[in-house]
Formats: sequence, structure tokens, C-alpha cells
Amino acid sequence: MLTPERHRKIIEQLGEKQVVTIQELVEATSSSESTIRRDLSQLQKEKKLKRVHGGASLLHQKSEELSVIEKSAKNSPEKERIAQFAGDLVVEGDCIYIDAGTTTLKMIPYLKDKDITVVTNAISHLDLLTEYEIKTYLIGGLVKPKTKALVGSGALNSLRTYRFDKVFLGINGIHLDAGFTTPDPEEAAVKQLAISLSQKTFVLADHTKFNEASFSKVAELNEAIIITNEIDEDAAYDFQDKTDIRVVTP
Amino acid sequence: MLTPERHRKIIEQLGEKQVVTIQELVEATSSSESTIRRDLSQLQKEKKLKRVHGGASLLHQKSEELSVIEKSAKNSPEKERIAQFAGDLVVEGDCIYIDAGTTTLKMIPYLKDKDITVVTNAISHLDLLTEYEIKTYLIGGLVKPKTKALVGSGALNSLRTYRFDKVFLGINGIHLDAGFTTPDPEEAAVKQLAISLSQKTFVLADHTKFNEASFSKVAELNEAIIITNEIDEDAAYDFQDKTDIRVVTP
DNA sequence: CATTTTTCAATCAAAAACAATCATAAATAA
DNA sequence: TTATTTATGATTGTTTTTGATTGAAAAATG
Repeated sequence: MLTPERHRKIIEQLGEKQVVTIQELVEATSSSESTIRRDLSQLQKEKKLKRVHGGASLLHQKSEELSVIEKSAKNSPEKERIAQFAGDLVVEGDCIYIDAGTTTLKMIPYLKDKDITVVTNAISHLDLLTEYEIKTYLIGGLVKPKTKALVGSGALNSLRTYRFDKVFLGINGIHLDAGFTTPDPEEAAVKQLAISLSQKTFVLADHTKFNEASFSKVAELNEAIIITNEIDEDAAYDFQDKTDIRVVTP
Repeated sequence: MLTPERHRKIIEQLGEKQVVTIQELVEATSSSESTIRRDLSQLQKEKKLKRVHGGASLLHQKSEELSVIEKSAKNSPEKERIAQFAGDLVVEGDCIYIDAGTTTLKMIPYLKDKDITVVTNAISHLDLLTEYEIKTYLIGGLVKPKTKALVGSGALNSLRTYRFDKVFLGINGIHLDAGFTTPDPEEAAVKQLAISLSQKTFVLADHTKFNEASFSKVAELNEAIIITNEIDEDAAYDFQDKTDIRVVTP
């Protein structure tokens, strides 16, 4: 049997079974153990598989791929600092809700090694959460195709069964009159309910969100503490009586 | 045999078999090894094929560019056929539950363009489901880190709010006495409840699952219809009165 | 934890496949 | 026709691949 054919067969078997023994491959290709070993070495060098004692296994792109996940979130040092600040607020034993969103996603690395329970409506957060071995509950509901967030009455009912020490929300607009707002009414409803189930609510928002308003109201300004990266003096003055703002200094 | 005819034959054989040995070509064209070598060198220069030690291979060795998502699942033609059969059972307007598992995952492409509603406990299914624009509800619950499936009381409560026309389950063991079984009690509970919420239940299981039993019982044999790829005569005889088996013929 | 078994990498000789060369046979041109 | 080119097949020495063997390393076992 020719080399490329053997290689193809090896990869194929791996695809079916996740792991294969050398013996299986010897039989499948009717070649010697030595040859298979050489094949495996070569395929490993080509990153097609991973050799393990006794055979080979599919390489599950884990840590490598995960860094991609982290990176895929819009990368900005401002959001990173906000996320870190928020993450550091979480203490041992907390039950927290983490909303869908890029900034909230970036909190997760800062939760590492804390013994906490996380509830979320963000499917996209799960890879990181499980990677860091954080006990995670997902609420149920309709999967919103674009953002992969859970919404709808199912989500609300599911969410209602939990209580939180802290809730961390992303938000699109922070406005003196309109309060906290976000474009999608369905998501707004979920955020609203989360707030009502928590002792404390934190809104993670960079400075571009101030004095903006979108379609659906989530809450009044005084219902949450805002974590942001900077705020100009005028805005600081305007908002100071209405809400509580923590500015993350670099 | 004339040169162009030989070349045509070589390309033809390659198209059929992905790889050919020089010996095969020598026989097929009844020309000498030297000639074939020259042919291969030339065809390689013309980018018609790739020479390999012992023969030649197709340039685009069909490494099957499945969407990355599909690729990650265990690949086997048997499971594929089972999945297709199951997928074809779903009709317009159905509300179905799709269990976590590799075979059930492979059903999804066969649901394309059907106007249906899917409920699942499998986070890993969501990428494909949303890709095919299928209306999808996820049940809530604890995220089981290893399999990324949703389990626990939250999952059960969430699941209980739905009713299904058809339920499709993966299962680990099908046994005359033990019934349908699976290793994890938490997952078993979810499957159990799903069955009770549905008009019809289908179990997707290849032939290796017969006469196996795992830790947790999911249901009696008569509670579901089994879709499998093959079954030996003894097993067919044993099971025939106890349950309904559909064998997918290739 | 010592012993046994399995698996591994390294080595080597045999086999297979290779490129290069050459002489012959066929095709083409003079 | 003869000369010349071209394709072919056989031959040669070289390179690559292969499978068996070995002692070392790693798992499994008691």
C-alpha cells in the first residue's frame, strides 16, 4: 500500500474513532508496525494527529484554539481593564450572572480558580467557563441566531429559578433620561429580570456608551453600578447624583 | 499504446482510485515501467497529478473539507446513514427534541430547509442548527463540562415546559433485561423526561450498542423505536417481541 | 515497589522504487 | 532510400522504503 493511501486511511480511522491503536492500523493497512510508527511520526509532525502510547489520537485544538476565542472578542485595552475590575469584584462563594457580550466575556479569565457559581445566557461564554473549570449554569430559551444568546419566555422562566449575589451586564446606552438601554427588547427583558434577582448589579460599559440611548429600556440608572474606563467632567457632573460610577484607572 | 492514450488512462485510473501504483499502470497499459515513470514525471510537470514513492496520487487528495463543525464529530458511514434515516423522519411543522451525541448531531444537516422547531440539551449542536437557520430552543441547566450537555434539575424543569412530536436520543446500551442505558444518571434523567414528553421516541444506535448495558437506565425497550445500521440474526430474534427496530440498509 | 508486559526508538539488511544511461525500434524528414 | 529524431524498454547503480530485531522506556500487574 502506498504511503499517501496509508496516511489517508489512518486519518480516516482517526476521524471515526478519535483514537486508534497501532495494531488496528497494522491490520487495516497490512503493513508492519515499524511502518505505521513512521507514518504516525510524520503525521504528527504535520500536525494531523497526536501520538499517544500505543497509537494516536485526534488533536483537540484546545488551549491553542481557546486563545483564539479570547482574541476573537474585540480586543481593546479599555474593555480589558473594565473586565478585570469586574472580575476582581467577584469573591469566593459568589453566585453571579454574566450577561452576553464581549466585555463580559473578557471577565472570565479573571474568575479563574475562584470557587463560584456562574449563570449565563451566553452560549459563547461556555467554552471559556468550562476551560477554567467554573461551575456554570445556562438558562434555557430560544437561541437568538446572530448573537447566540438565549432569550424569550423560556429564558425568563429559567432565569427566575436563580438568585444572585452579583449581576454583570453589558449595555448599549447610558442616558440621563432613558436610563440603561439596549437594542433588542427580548434581551432587555432578560437583563431586567436578572437585575431584579440580584443583590447588586454592575454594568460594564466603556465611555462610548454614555449619552447614548437605544430602543429598549433595561433599568433606571440607580439600579446598577457602572464600571467604565473614563468619563469626561461634564458627564461625571451630570450623572453623579443619578447613579454610581466606578472609573477604572489604568 | 500511444502516449496520449496512456496519459488518459493514467488520469482515469487516478480519478477512480485516488492513488495508483506504477505496477497497476504497467499492467493497465502494457507498457514498461520506464515508460510509466516518464509519463508520471511529465504529468506531474503539467500539474495533473503528484508523484509519490511507488506510484502517483491525485493532486487534491480528497481530505474532505467538511465544515469544521461537522468534522469534529466522529465520522463513520454507519452513523451517517442512521442519522439520515432519522432526519428524514422529521416532517414539516414538527416539534422535535434532539439529544446530545455524535449521531444525533449528524442528523442536523438532513433537517435543512424544513420548517420545524428543535429543542435540545446539546450545546455542541447549536452551531450547526443556527447555520441551517433552524428555530432552536435550548433547555437550561448545569453545563456538564466534558460533554457540554445540559443536565440537572434546572434542565428537567426547563425541558418540562415543552411537548414534542418526536424525540431522538443517543444511547449507550441496548439490553434485553436492562433496557436502554447510559453511563451518566443525570443525562439518563433528561432522556427519560424527554421520552415522557413525546408522542414518539427514536433511539439512534449503531450495532455495537446491542447487548451492552451501562449504569443508568433510561427506559424500557418498548418505549422507543430503534434505528440502527445492522443487527445479527440472533439479536433480531431476541429483540423482535420486545421492541421495534428499523435497520437502515445502505 | 518490584516484576512483567507492552510499547517505543534506533538500527540494519533486504526489498522495492528510483533516476540515469544506453541500445534498439519506430516514426519522421531528407 | 538513408539520416535523424523520438519513443521505448532493458540495464545499472543509487536512493528510499520497509520489516525485523534489539535494548530502552513506559505502562500494567501483582
